Amino acid sequence: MKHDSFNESVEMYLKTVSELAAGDGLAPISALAQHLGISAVSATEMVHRLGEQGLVDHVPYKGVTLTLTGAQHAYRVIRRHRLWECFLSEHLGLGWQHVHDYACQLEHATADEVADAVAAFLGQPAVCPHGNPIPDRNGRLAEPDDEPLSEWRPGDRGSLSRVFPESFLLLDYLAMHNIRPGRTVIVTELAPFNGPMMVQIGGLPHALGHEIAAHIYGIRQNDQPI
Amino acid sequence: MKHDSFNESVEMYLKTVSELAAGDGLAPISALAQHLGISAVSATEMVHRLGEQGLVDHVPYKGVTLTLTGAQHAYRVIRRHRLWECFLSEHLGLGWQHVHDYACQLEHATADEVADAVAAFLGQPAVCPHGNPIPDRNGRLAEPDDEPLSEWRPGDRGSLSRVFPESFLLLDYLAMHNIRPGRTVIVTELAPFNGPMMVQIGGLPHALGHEIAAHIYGIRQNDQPI
DNA sequence: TAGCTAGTTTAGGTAAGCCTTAAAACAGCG
DNA sequence: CGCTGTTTTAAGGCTTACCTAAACTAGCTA
Repeated sequence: MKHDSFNESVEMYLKTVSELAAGDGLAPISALAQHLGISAVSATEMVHRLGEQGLVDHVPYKGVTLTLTGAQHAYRVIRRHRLWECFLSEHLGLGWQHVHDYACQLEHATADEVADAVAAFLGQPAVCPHGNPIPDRNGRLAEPDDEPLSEWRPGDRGSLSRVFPESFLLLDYLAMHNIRPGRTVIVTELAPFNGPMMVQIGGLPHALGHEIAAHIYGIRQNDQPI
Repeated sequence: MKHDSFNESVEMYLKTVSELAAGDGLAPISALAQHLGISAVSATEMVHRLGEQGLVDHVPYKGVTLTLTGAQHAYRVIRRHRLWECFLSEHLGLGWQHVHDYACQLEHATADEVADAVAAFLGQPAVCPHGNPIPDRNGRLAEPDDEPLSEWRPGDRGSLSRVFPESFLLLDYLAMHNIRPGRTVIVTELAPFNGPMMVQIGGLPHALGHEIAAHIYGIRQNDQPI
């Protein structure tokens, strides 16, 4: 079977399925279409093509999962993406909130040899600047055991681990408020009626909407001293 | 008029016209087609489209030149290409003969901000690893005053300046023979009937075919001591 | 000066990936 | 069981960038 160097479009589909399926394991086509900014009909078409190529499995009316082959390709793309993010951020001094979009472009134009050389140059980093783990060259990914803040309860404390999934608007907002991996968090209050979650991050109070809280992950350490 | 971030195809055309027109100033469509690995018909079509967008001027049956706008875009692409070559070669330790192809992929996926940051990281290099000058961020390019070895005559001496245009096959051959910018050259003999050119490069004898000699440039310094 | 040849252009066609609109199939609910 | 909203199929189109085959032109050569 030829690897054939999948094109940008295919890589974006695989990467997006991987992201959407991270939690429940099944990515609805509608979500896929929305994420990629295309119509649901087009997404369905493409999913069929990917299915024929053995990259995804489609359960009608339920969603899409990656096959083993598909997952390997997705992780290769994600690896390149996160390695470039490290490089752009640490060595080129580009803004934490901007490197995601730059890496999105570079990830499709990077040969495996280049990705490996970047990894070596960076000292085989384990996570990207936004805290997400970097797959190894064989496509293996260490799943972190953190939880989105949206599942934390008042009194819970710990430290921020990652932002996922990443998007410029979210990252820019977080950068502006100095919220990033490594910061300590304490959940102080959960407003009723689906209101915002009140937290202290790095000692400063913040009100996080539900959507945002679901995209910020942290490791709970309630037994630790304050 | 929108800049619209030209796509890969357009960028390849502009870059190739720039290369082919480097000497005579007019790139024949057939040469363009051959270089890009497409049919002459397709090249003609595309040249029309580029002409409508004001990127090239086409003189029928003669060839193509870049307009001012077209040249600026071409140089932006070339700048990214050569900056990546520097980075890949100097910092990632990838082979001199391989970085050209890797850079060909990256050049189309690099935002100007990233290119500028790479340039700063590298210390604003003046030339790529193959000796070709790097345009500045405004698209200005210092034209070197060297000549292809094919125009040298027996007795001429000097130093190699660059390989142009670049291609993997040529670079690989040169790498294998330790021929690269900076080496000293002396033309010892010009075989008759369009035969090879006999030279000494870095003290070692080489026989260069006409094609190859036309792609290696050097600066003649006949007044210098041996 | 007609004719040859290399280079160019026109005409007609393909494939990938996207689109819209409309109709059919289904899941999950009361 | 039937309703409602989501998902999928069907049909027809668009754009980009490529193709082949055939017609045409420029400029040289006989």
